[in-house]
Amino acid sequence: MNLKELAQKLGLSPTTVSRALNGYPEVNEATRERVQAAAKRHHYRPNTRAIRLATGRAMAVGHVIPLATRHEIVNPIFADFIAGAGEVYARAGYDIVLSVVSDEDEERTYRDLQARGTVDGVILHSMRLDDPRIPLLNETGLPFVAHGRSTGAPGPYSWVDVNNRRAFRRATDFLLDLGHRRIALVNGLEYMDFAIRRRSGYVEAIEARGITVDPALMFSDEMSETRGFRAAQAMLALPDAPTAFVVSSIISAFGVRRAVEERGLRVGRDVSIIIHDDDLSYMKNGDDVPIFTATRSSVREAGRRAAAMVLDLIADPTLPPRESLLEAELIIGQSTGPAPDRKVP
Amino acid sequence: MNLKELAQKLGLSPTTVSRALNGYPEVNEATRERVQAAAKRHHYRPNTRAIRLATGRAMAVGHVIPLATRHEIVNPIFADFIAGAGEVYARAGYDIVLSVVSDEDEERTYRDLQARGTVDGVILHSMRLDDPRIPLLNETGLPFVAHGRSTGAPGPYSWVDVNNRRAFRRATDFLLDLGHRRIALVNGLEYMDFAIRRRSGYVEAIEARGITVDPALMFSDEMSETRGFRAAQAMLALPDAPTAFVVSSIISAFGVRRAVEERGLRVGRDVSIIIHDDDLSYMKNGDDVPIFTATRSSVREAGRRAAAMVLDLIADPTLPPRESLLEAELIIGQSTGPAPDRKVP
DNA sequence: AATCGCAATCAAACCGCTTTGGATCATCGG
DNA sequence: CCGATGATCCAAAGCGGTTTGATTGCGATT
Repeated sequence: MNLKELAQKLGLSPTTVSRALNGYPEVNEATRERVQAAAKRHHYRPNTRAIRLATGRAMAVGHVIPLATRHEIVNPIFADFIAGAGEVYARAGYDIVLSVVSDEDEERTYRDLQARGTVDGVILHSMRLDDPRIPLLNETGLPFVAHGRSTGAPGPYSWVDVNNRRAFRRATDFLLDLGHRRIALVNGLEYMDFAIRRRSGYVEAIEARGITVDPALMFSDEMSETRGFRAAQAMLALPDAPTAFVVSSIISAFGVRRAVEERGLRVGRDVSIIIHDDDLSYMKNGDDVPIFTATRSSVREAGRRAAAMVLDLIADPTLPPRESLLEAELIIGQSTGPAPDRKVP
Repeated sequence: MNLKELAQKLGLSPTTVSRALNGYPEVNEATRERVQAAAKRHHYRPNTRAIRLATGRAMAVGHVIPLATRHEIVNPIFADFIAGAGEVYARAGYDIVLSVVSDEDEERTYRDLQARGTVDGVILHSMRLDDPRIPLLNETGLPFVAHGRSTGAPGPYSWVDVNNRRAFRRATDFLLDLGHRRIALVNGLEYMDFAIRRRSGYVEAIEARGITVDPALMFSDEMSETRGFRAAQAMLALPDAPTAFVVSSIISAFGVRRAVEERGLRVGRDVSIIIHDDDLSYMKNGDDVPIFTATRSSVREAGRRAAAMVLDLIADPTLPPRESLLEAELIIGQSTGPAPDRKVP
């Protein structure tokens, strides 16, 4: 059942039927009701492909999932981010178009997405330092919002991000206040922008206390259980082992915990662990009692904000770039406690 | 730059240009090259919206992510499944259209997707028992492939699945062979089809040895660290505590391990753990040495197969339903060992 | 009575491509 | 020399909506 057939059945022109269904004022209320009733009765659903061609809008937002060819990892926060964004898109009648792209042909993908009119805007994931996608998209004029920022990227752009620096500053301060002096950082890969910011928050806190940061206590790699385990294992074997860990991901933290326990130490008593928690639905930091003390910020909420932002930009592309900085909350769990050697007064 | 403009520039008709670019034979080779050169020079990209309307195909496959309203969990395997499927779609020029849908309005979503022509086919995720989506999609005629099966669903349908029953039968047998007699099952929610099959493999193995299954050793819930921890904690406190665990997910297994270690027991020596490993990129079961002994089956590979299947069905919808059963491989790690009480000879 | 304004409806153009059904012209066999 | 055959190319009709620019009645205004 298409528009023309429905119009015929009603003895009306396609024009009127279209207008009746789309809420235009120039149609008699009685007629509108008649049309709506008939549409429902015949299960009329306007063809999206036709609407898109006629209106020149794709009614879709692109999400490009960069698949780092180096380590073939899909960002685990992606699913929850999309869940958040999806809520917003659904309300606005927008679809999500996903492209999984190995990072080499990202540029072509974005160019195609725009030139072929597949999407009206895009969300950038996994922001890196000096991310080349920002100038690229600014040049093409396709509306976009970055999830995360990119240190060094030229010019303004819209983004949604957690205040990673402040979160890690707080986390580290929290440990320092507990008397810890040897604090390790188990971070993500440092070509990722968030990792840099986290490190700077960590360094800032340490140096503010007049302590010299020890490169031996800073680790940066994929955030997997095994890498977390190995890093912590090595650090705990040092003559001057850390008494606390600041960890970028709950997954690596599981590995850190394993290393701690393997040495016969107890988390929260002998060694403290504080993590950053993206509040992923399938990777909850405990249900009621948190497993780890954490700086928490919902990635799903970030998805909602980014989606709302990109829809605004699509509606009015002349809008100036917008920014949204989420503050993480500090959740106290049982993985942290006073430094073992010198107790807090 | 659109077709008409490009044709004009070349002094040709749109017809010829279209044919030249799409490889039709009725165009002079010299002309074709001229056209292709011009298309490249002017960065001509055919408008997808127009192609879709003209051809009547959406060139897209729908993936509906059911968001269980009860516990708001996004399936963590989703990202890797999509990464696999994406490879196949990209080669075929298909897009992925994602819908995040709370399970109540799933039906409307599928109906819409088809009637509005947004997609040419769909992949079903998170298969449940008696899944209503199967009769629904069979009725509408929209090509689809299920990731997982649905016990009790009427009629044939195409699917890709791991042999969950056999994997868990093998895992349990492996533990039995090591002398374990009190073996616990930490399973996923049992309205999910995979969980039922896993349990039946587990039960089958136990009963085949003439052992009575103990309901106190069977647990079924969300597969989170905390739930795994609690379940294992409770079981280990039993007078006749299990010496081994079969766990449905690496995430819950981290919790099980924590419970074991918390009791001062050692994994692989005092208590054995064997898991099912979906080989998720961000949740690797160790890099070289596996953390857990596991039945492993790549969810990314499942994605590739499902995608190839749905594209075949789209190309020829009269094709009979196809089935693809993946066998899990048994990976021996260090989390399993002989039963502590009675050693294997 | 002629004119005007307004509400309601419609015909047709258009979005940018594909595809059907010719048209044109050179070549070939008889 | 002529119709048949191919090789090329083109005009125009879709695809299924939206949107522009009329058209039609009819009561109100002058």
